[in-house]
Amino acid sequence: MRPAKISESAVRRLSLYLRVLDAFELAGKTTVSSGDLAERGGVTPAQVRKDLSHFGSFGKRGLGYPVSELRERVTEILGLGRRWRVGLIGAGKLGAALFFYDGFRGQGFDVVAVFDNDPDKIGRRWGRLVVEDIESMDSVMRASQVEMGIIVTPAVSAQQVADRLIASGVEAILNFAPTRLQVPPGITLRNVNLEIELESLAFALTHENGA
Amino acid sequence: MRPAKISESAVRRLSLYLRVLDAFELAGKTTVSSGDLAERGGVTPAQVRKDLSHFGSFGKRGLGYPVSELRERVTEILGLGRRWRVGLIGAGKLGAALFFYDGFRGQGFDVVAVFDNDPDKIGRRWGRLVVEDIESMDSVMRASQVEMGIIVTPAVSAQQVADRLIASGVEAILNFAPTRLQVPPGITLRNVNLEIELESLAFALTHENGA
DNA sequence: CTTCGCTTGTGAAATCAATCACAAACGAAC
DNA sequence: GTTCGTTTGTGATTGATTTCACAAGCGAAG
Repeated sequence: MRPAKISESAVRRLSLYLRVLDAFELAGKTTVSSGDLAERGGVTPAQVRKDLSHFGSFGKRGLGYPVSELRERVTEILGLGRRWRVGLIGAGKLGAALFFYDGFRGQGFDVVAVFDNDPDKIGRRWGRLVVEDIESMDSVMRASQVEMGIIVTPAVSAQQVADRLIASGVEAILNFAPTRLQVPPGITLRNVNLEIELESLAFALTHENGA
Repeated sequence: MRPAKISESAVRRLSLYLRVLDAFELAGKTTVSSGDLAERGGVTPAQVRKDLSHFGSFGKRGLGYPVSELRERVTEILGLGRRWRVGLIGAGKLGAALFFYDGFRGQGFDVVAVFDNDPDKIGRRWGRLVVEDIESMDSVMRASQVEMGIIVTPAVSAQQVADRLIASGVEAILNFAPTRLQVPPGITLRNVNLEIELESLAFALTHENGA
């Protein structure tokens, strides 16, 4: 089943359910109800059922969902039934933190290339990889068949890097630079902006008069 | 003006407008229209006007908004007219990346304490600070009057750290650990989950049939 | 002082997302 | 094989957010 339009927030909840399912499977449970999933995921049971129903009927009335099978189905739905080849642009501190973070590999994401424009960083060994010159990005990205790009550069370089990524055939970009990137239709872009997160906290603390 | 309820997404857009205003001010523009802001921010002009109108009437019909003044007003609205004292829990690679990132200080956020539970890390000098033992968190946090906490620990420790933060009087938490934290009402929590971001990209790439 | 082009501010309308509520379906019990 | 307690799947409803559309206001021009 491939529904017309799934909201971004629904997809994010699927990721959430997947983690809860992992925990349940580890705990040896064989079936879960939408209520179980909802409680652990911090949403309502109806929301869980609605989210899942967009992709098919995975549960049994009166019983709930089979943990193992539902986990497989959600994995498949999210596109995690395969491994993804990721390129990292920016070999600074944040880039290093992401590169050495184990969680990505566990979820099926392999960083297969790292780039920077700083001569001091180019050539350094990072695990199995060597930091490459950003000038060789296009050829290396194509050779390594990179499908996703993670931008961890300063804001000023981010748009240029995005353009080059797209020119190299990358169709999905995760941008950590605090700037709004312009990308053509068909390219998927997600932004993680740490300043905005903190500012949102500042707003909440400043306006929590009614609490 | 302090409106009843502003949506989380509207607040995030205000952060966005603030950055666009910075750029316009730097470029020497003295007034901007909602259309200008919208174009640079990737939203619609009506959205810009609606967002701003929740907090007052800052523009002049026929002219637009005065850049400098609007920037000040939005700064004030977001609670950025002062500095915020932030505590960082977790002195790993990601913690270091955040600590040494200049963007926070520029926006008014000062990391005034860093904690870890690893004896190898405790006592190390980070810039002007020294990594402290997480056991001394409560007293140090209170002494430093920390108002926000950033959790950059492994998932298993995150809930415990959050509980201790809250016990220390912190009312706003930014959580990078890939787990859902339970917090009491009145505590503001924002999550940044890098795995979910990548999974959302995987989903988009997998289902981009209609593009 | 009147007209004109432009832009705001904002109710109304439309779109989108979350919740409700209930019929249908299931296994267990007897 | 019937009843019972439970839980799904989903149309209907409610709620939230975005977009529309236009009156009102502004400065400039003459």
